[in-house]
Amino acid sequence: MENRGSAPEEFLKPYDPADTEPGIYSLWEQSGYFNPDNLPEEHKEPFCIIMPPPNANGSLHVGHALFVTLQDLLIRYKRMRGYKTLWLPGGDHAGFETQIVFEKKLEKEGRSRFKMPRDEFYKETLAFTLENKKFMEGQLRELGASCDWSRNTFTLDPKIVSTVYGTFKKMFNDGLVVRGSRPVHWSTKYQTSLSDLETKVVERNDPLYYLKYGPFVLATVRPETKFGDTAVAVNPNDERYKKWVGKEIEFEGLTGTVKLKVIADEYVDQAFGTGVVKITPAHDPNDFAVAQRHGLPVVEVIDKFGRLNEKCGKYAGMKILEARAAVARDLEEKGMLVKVDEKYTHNVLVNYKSEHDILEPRVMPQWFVKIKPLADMAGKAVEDGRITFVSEQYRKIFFHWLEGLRDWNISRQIVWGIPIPAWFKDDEIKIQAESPGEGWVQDPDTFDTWFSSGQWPFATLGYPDSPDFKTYYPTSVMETGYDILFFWVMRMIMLGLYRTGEVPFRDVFLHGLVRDAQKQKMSKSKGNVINPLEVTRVFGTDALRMALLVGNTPGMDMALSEQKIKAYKLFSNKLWNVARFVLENTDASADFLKAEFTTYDADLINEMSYVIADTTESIDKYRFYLAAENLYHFLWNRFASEVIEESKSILKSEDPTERQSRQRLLYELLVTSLKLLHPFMPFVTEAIWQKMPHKDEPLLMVAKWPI
RNA sequence: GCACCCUUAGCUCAGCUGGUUAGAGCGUUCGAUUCACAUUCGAAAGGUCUCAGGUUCAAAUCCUGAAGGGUGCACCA
Repeated sequence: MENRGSAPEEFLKPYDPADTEPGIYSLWEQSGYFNPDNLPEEHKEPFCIIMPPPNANGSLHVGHALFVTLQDLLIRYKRMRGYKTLWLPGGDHAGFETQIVFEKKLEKEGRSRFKMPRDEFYKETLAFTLENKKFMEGQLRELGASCDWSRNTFTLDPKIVSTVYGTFKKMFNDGLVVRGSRPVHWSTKYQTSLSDLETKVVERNDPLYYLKYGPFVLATVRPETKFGDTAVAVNPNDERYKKWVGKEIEFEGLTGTVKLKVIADEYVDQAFGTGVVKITPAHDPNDFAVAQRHGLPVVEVIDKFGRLNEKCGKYAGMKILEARAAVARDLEEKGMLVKVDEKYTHNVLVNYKSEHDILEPRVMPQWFVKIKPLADMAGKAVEDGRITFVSEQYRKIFFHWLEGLRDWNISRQIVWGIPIPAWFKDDEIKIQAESPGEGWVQDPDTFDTWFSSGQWPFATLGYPDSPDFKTYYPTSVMETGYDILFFWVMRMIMLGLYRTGEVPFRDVFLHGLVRDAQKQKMSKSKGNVINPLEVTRVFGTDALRMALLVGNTPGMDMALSEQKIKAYKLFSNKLWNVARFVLENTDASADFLKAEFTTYDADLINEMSYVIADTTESIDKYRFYLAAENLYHFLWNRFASEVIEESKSILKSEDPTERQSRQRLLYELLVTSLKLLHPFMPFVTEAIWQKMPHKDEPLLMVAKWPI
């Protein structure tokens, strides 16, 4: 058979992604176009996405693959449309979370951070983190991320730390960050306080003890905290107890005579238990609030290790649960335990990373961010449309969250993080990085990771003077998972507005969780985890990317299966073979590209223009699932199954006009398909592009979007 | 308790501002082919759009209510 075609040898084999992808990525990287400064002049209007910096404490999972896919799609699309595109990558030291991971590693080695000097622990964690970070950067490359590595930033870089310090100092001066002794969630396991967001509620069954307190009987789940009681409270409207209010009760307790004031407070529910509550301000946030209202003392009886302290007589040194049992037993012996409701269910706060770590409410000095003024600023920005949520539902969730926010505890008693630049001397506080001099003691605490990552967009861009900040801030889109909406997105809005006076980003695009084919959460214990780097090696990155895009509605969880990924590997191969067919049936000389279209072929070109318009509109509206599906459909069902099929006879036609028109049609359909598909499947499209004999641009990555 | 989301073919989901016989992918069944395709092509079956009201000439789509599922926030000893 005659073969006048220009198809290179490689096309004779099926598409091999594993063999092709690394070479294509280095082709892109070497071009320099990931860096917007190297893009041609006509790329003027900025488009910027700040990459959510992955936690540098493990390898990438499929959720990371999803964000890379979505953001890379946007960036590649905008780059082809002539924007000055910056996708700024980074890595997150991830304070508390990394410390947990690293401590587990130490545990396996039979070591413990509590037996290590602070410096040494920090150094080892840093080495561990940097190693992971480097590894992850390689993985981001494998996923095709066209981000600007020359601007790669780490959350502990001096530039970031100094910006964070600047914000902290400004907030301190403005009275937005305060030092105060307030109730916090204390992890006895990890020896640090946590913010409200870093907690999770679990339902537990615990006995409810009815105790005799002099003339009263009251109910409590925590008899072991009785040594910290500073009052007994009733509801002001409760007729049963009215005569006692303001008086003092006195009775023999376990460790001597107990004298408690009786107070009245609306907080007490008459219908619960006996309508009498013991008030233990140091170990219950509600009781603390009552104590504040009534000027009651705060008596701490549980220490930071979760043991009763010296104020508890013979119970001192016992762990909470042990003490509870002992106290209950002794009370029973003394006839002070009236009854026990064994089936009492209530909610307990635990560490969000570890259900077994029940958080102990403790009152201790910490740094708090006054949230109300910041929340108001953020609310206003969303209200007046300076920030748009791509999925409307998150706007509602955003406003719901803003109501009833409590101040944010930003100090952590952990080593791994950015040290808080505060110095103490007697009652004085100074905010600065270096010691103010003799006699000043530095705050040993570090910042909540989210306090620093909340400043990520303007910190990475070099607020306030860098050209990048001026060009790219406010950034265009914040794309991340809805699971960190409160942790991160909200904080970025608040802190960005506070520090720079402008929103950190215009559009918020939130993606959902990647679940397995049955919509079950992926987890190691279930064995249903899809490892992105494993599947890309078998099916190709493009196949994974398409699988993550099709059927994935913004803000909703999606189902992913290996079968689905495989289907898009076949699609990559389909595209590959379409290209092979076209190149085999067109000349190496460009003559046919000058041919006139027959009326029929002109109609097909017209049809293609609708595909272009649809794809463009879908991407602009963030409906990637739609664009991906339509392109798949067009390429396979229309281009391959119909146009190519009918071409087989047309190309054999005796009439050169008809033949050449068809050759030009095929070639142009292929060129346009490659361009449209590039943001979705960058590798295979670029690999084919590289084999195209006639092209207006050597790299598809910067070819002009057909519009 | 408060809020948000979901409920459309066996499965996973589209269906944007209400408008011809409700779509896609996968799966299933039947047939063909190895002539660009470590395959592909053609065809078929399959839906009371969760339920009950309402608005409308017209509702999967808008409104009200209910049921089921999911998620977030809050939380009383």
